[in-house]
Amino acid sequence: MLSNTEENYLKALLKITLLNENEQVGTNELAKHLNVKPATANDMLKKLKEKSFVEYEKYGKINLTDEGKTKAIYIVRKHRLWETFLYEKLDFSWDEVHEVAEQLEHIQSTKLIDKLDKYLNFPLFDPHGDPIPNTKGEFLSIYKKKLSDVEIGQSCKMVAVRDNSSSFLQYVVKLGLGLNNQIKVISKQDFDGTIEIEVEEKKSFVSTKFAENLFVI
Amino acid sequence: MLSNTEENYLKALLKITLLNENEQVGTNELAKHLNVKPATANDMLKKLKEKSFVEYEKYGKINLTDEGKTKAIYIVRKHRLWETFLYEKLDFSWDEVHEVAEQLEHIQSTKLIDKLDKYLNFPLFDPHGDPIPNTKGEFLSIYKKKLSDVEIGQSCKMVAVRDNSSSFLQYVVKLGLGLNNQIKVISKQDFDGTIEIEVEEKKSFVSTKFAENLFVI
DNA sequence: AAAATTTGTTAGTCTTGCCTAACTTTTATA
DNA sequence: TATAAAAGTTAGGCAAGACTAACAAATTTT
Repeated sequence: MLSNTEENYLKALLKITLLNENEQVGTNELAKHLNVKPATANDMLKKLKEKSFVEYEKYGKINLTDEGKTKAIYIVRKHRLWETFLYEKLDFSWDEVHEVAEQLEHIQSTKLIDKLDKYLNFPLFDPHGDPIPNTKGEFLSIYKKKLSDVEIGQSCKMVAVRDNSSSFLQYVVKLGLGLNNQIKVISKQDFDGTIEIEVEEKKSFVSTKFAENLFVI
Repeated sequence: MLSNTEENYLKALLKITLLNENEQVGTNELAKHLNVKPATANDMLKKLKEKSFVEYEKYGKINLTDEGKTKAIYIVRKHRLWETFLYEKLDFSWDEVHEVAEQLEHIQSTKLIDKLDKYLNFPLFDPHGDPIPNTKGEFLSIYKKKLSDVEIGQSCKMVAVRDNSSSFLQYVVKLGLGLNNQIKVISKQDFDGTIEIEVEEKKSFVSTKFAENLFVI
């Protein structure tokens, strides 16, 4: 049985490895993700190695074992199902679901999650556009192009966000953006890379950082 | 902010004071309810006194303060709403809901609970027949007579259970009993108080202990 | 009322998960 | 390549929540 804290470490490790495809995961980065100090993360890595959820040697690379990855994906499954429930059934808004799901994802009951999945009609994506793993841990992986990769004059469709923080999502909403919205890239500034976009007749300027956090297709 | 553990202590204190109306709550009894040793319960009592959720002096009586009682009732509200959700929406059986609700009751989000309440149509009773407190902490208090109090030859209706353990509830189901069922008391044995009951044409014998855990009207 | 039993309390220890401070290894830079 | 910077590690401490063992107070029994 894993503690909530251990589960959070596994989830963070999965997230980091999936986000920075090729980059390697480090103690510092892991610690930053979890808002703890590197020393703390280091302690936990030893513990998770002991329990064989991660592979790693002193000063070496950190990798989830198959078992660790399975656990981590299951937590993601729970998180995204709860987000979907909050959004679809309880009428939570897009940017409110994450925080509560962070708590709900640690509830231990396979039966509960399977029944919730069924109740929601086996959804494939959560309210942020992220794929929901099935009982076997499989999930649809859509190719994620960032808004920042779109050429001037091209249009695209918003399919997901990279950052689930409330502050980011509220900004997204403020710009009139939402899942499946059509976005046209009007221009880019040479100076700082600011991008001018048009959404439903409305033009706005967004930063490169912002554009790197919006997935489109 | 209260920890899950602290919440469980408050809940246990409320439960004990409501069950044994006049009897006084003791360290030992509290410890037994929470599956900890008396010394542990004692430590926590000091802490809860410090935070002014309980009133008590060394070797003296233990009482929840108004604040403590409010907190405790709110946890009960959450617990019973979750049980109702599991039973009504997710198709859990009567005897499975308690365990999962024990975890769900600690999720911190007032918004979540209010929305859940609304989604369930503001239910007044949970699947075990226990009243669900409203946002103000008020709840319907129905007079609870025990099956063991029913006279020979009399009939009654089952309205709630005193013990939510899976083992007890499964036994209830096995006897063909459920909420709102009509129960007729056929006879009582002088020897050990065993009671013969009839439910939907079916006769069974139940122990005094069992009969003291079934509320009827 | 004294003795025995039950109930309640204190002191000291353990584990988990976090911290700081100091140190070591690796990587980047001059 | 030597040195500076960054990243990673270790040692020692702290708070929460549990435990055991020993002790104190209250209650029951004789």
